[in-house]
Amino acid sequence: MRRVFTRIAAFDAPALTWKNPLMTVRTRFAPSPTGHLHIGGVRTALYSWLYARKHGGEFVLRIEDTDRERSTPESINAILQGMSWLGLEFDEGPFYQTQRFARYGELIDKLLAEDKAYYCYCSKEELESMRAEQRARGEKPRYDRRCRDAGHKPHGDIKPVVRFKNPLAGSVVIDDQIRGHVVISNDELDDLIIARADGTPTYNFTVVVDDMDMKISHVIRGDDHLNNTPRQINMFHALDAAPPSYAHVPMILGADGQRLSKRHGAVSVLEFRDQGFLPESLINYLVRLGWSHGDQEIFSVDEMVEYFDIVNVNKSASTFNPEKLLWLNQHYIKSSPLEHIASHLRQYLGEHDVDPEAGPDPVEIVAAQRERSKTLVEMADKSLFFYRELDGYDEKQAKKNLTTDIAPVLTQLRTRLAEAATWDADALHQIVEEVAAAAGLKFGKLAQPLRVALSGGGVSPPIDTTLVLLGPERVLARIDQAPEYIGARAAQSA
RNA sequence: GCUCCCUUCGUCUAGUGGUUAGGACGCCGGCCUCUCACGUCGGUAACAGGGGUUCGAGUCCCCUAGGGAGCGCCA
Repeated sequence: MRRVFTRIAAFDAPALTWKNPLMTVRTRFAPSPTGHLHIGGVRTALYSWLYARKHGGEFVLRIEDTDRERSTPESINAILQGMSWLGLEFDEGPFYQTQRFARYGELIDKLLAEDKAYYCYCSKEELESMRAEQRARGEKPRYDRRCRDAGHKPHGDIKPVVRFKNPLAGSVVIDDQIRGHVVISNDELDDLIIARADGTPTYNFTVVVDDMDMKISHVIRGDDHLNNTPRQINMFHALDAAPPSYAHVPMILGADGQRLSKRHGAVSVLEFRDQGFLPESLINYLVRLGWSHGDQEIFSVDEMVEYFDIVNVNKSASTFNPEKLLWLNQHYIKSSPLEHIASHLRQYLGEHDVDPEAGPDPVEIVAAQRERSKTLVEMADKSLFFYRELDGYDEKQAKKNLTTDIAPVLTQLRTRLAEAATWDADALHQIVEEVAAAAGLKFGKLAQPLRVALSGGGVSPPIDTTLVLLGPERVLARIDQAPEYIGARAAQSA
């Protein structure tokens, strides 16, 4: 649901002051809807969310869609879905920057009127060649301010851009909650464009206006923005507002040390969901990536809220490790309430066109399979034989286990199972044991062929559990199939 | 190229001047066992390098190297 941001602009400092000693903590997640919801972004969202929750504050979702070329409704949807799946509920928003253009325009005019911004008529070509020359001289490319004092007014057909008058001297200090004291000289900063020729505002400006208007007290974001922060602080001052407190969290890298991206495999939240991960696994993994609380590895959401503190976040980038995420996922699959896992499993089973309500109860399946599944996709795949007719046998397993020697034993077993008084694990286990003993076989020598006959493969839950779950009808039918197969194969090789 | 940031086992991390440098994932081995797993016990493995400061440095300072980010009318 869209809610339009209508708050009247407020210029009082969002920082802690004598006027406002009980300032509420307000954090935000501000993704641009130009692709999937990346787990790097999710981690900053999680940290922001935790910070707000811990301090009894508010968490705001803002969609930064000023780039109309690249923003898509699908991406907005992916962000909303991802946040909801992870349980990162927001208290306000989503706000859309494209709905706030009037406000940005108002403040651009204000800065122009106060001589804190100016019109610039430099063409893109002109700027490009200027940068090329600077690079050639070994300098950092930046706008040389040739229009700064030209006193341009809008005229004629050529539309000018608007640039912010960055202070020429002095330096900007960021007391970053993670990075500490960072000082950047204004010499390094040029006059950035705040309004394009078509009048639309640019990112660095809209961020400042929104963080100001939305009274964001703590900006927690990726450290790829650390270099943007000094210009943003300058703009806060130009707008007579106090900047928020900043915390720049390090990037997440792929195994090759490069910034995590598509080519490293799954990077979007929804992909992890589709691959069978539980939201709590991903949250737990991400909270521990770059942060820790002693030796603790497993955190409930309540524990995260209690223990998490942004100042304890690491400064260095960390490498994404799929194995550890898998381990966490298995941990949660193994230890969460059966019904909780089952409710997730039903969806994955549904994707295989099986009706979970028609076969064994998914809750029972989870109980039987949870210790041998690292993902819900894996659990669903391994459990299909409970719901579907067998689609042939695994060649290797069948050749090894479904032999002419075992065929008569299976037939005897079938007879005994058909007469079973009760269909429970203990009784069935005993039957298998007795039939094996009568044939002079160890338990496993009968259990494994039976497993192949029942599941088609060499892996299943303990054989008695498998029998119980499958139920008498399917069990007897499948045991009947086995000698047929054995006979056919014997005939073929003869 | 310039500016900013980072650096403990392969990976995630603990560590705030005195530790046999701890835990976790992974990997290897034992036990358990009807398969696969689970579990359990044990093992492997790190302070990037070099200078200082100090009785003493993973911890403080400097330099070097390596890595990351930014330098758009993208966000």
